[in-house]
Amino acid sequence: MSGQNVIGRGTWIDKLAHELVEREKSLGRNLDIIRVESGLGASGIPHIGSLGDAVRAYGVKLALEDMGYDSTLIAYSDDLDGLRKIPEGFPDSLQEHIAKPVSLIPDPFGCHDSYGMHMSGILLDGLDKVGVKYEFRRALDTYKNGLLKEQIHTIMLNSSKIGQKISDMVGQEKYQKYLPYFPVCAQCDKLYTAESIQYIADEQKVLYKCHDAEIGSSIVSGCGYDGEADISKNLGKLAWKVEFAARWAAFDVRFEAYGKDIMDSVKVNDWVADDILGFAHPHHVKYEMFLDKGGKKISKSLGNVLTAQKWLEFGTPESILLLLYKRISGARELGFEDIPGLMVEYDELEDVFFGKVKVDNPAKLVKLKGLYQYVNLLEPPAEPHIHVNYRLLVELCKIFRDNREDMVAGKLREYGLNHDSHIISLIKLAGNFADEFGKQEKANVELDSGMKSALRILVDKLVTVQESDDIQNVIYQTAKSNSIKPKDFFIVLYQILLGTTRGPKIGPLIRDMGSKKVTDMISEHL
RNA sequence: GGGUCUAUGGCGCAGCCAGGUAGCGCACAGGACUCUUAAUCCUGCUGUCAAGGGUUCGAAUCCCUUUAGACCCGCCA
Repeated sequence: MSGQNVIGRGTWIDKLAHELVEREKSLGRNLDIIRVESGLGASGIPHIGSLGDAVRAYGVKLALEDMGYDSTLIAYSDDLDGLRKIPEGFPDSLQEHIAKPVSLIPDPFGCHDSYGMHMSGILLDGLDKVGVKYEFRRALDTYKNGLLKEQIHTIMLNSSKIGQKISDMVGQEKYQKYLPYFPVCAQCDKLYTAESIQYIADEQKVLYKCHDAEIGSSIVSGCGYDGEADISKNLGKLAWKVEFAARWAAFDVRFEAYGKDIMDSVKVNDWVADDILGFAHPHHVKYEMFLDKGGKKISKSLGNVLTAQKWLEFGTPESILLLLYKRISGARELGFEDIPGLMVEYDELEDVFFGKVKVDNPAKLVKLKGLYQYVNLLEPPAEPHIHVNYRLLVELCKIFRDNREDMVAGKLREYGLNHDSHIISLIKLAGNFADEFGKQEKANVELDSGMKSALRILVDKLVTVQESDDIQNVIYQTAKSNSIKPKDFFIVLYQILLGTTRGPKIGPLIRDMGSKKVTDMISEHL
């Protein structure tokens, strides 16, 4: 590995940006500005995978800038997408809006101008929170302003050729029969009920008829309207199989990552861009979807969605960025329980970056340092933070629920760790994690008579001691003098106090919890 | 039917994408710290890195074949 050249900062992001630039050079395209794009769904609740698409594209933008090029990330919200299913937790009143573009549906929560913007807003907020900068664009404006009209026109003229090619490439037959353009019915606002009948090239209009259509397993009724859609200003949208290509050409997009679920669409769009629109398709990278812990695809329309907002209750923005930048390939099952590991891993990376931990392999050192820099969006801090193991914080937070910040901070001081505002914020995150996932069931503690009498004696004795060492000794002595194995006695105490069979050293623990509270808890079991 | 990914100590996984002594977390066992038990430190665990072949001085890592599992596409966007 020694004699090899390291590209950029040694990460997959650098490699990708490098490939992209090499390709652009061989195509002979202008490199004054290199646009990268990320598409945001606007019909379902945006989960961490949707965020990942944009975050990774942003990483490529950073790498391009690092190489000396100008670059922009376009965050494109597909908000003419039709509502097909009401997400869990959303009101049933949305039923009447099924099949309408999400940007024409009122926001059921009243905080955005439409349902679509509400959804996009959640994602954009997530991007803001992790520090990603982007240029926002949306389908509604794109079509209303006719930004794709040239591409739509060309696609419509070639629709039969495209339909045949789609059939050849991916086996989907429908576009041999239908035009790849879905008008929004001017009378009822519905998208999938309006069927394109004919394209009138001279007028650049699509004739359509609104009729009943099947969406998923249910029938959505059309209104019977016969209309015409002007592709330069009326609402409607291209089918996915051709829409990306139109957008790439119109916006001059040079890079877009995609999830493997839309692999076929990308393949077709690349061909459309190259062969129909005469625009060399963007460079791509494919990534695996995040799956939930059961190995199922995280569905955007289901309720238990792993959003950036929820993640940030438990982990830092860096923990999300680390997740998304550490690698791109490989299927991954993801859950909130991965947060502690990522929190710890970030600290380890920081140690590597600041030279506190040695890495033998020089190439790996470069790569790890590079990863750390990307996780900090290429603006790493000048000084490392004080590190406290997140898992330890979670354990401490499980024990201390009242007055948590002070109690945990005090505990850290005992361990000889200074703390600062950063640590305080970590305690909050770890505390949220402990509250959400660290629920300890009140174990049914079975006590025989010998154990009970020993506990009674202990309760009486505990009142008389203050120091943690004394408490520790009292417990030990009480066990011994009652012919109980200290091991068993301690286990019982941990079960009563923490619901576990083990825990922190019990003397200091009891002192910290307060002997009165402890004796009360013990007494409940007697 | 088409495609992608995954396969590494008991369990969960990292390392692979730019080859160089096989690692982490958890679990378990033992030990050090005074007898207990958090933290910390040490040791161990049955790892032929799915199987076979190839390239190489050298392969968990690159290439090919095979097997098993998962997911995606073949509604729609």
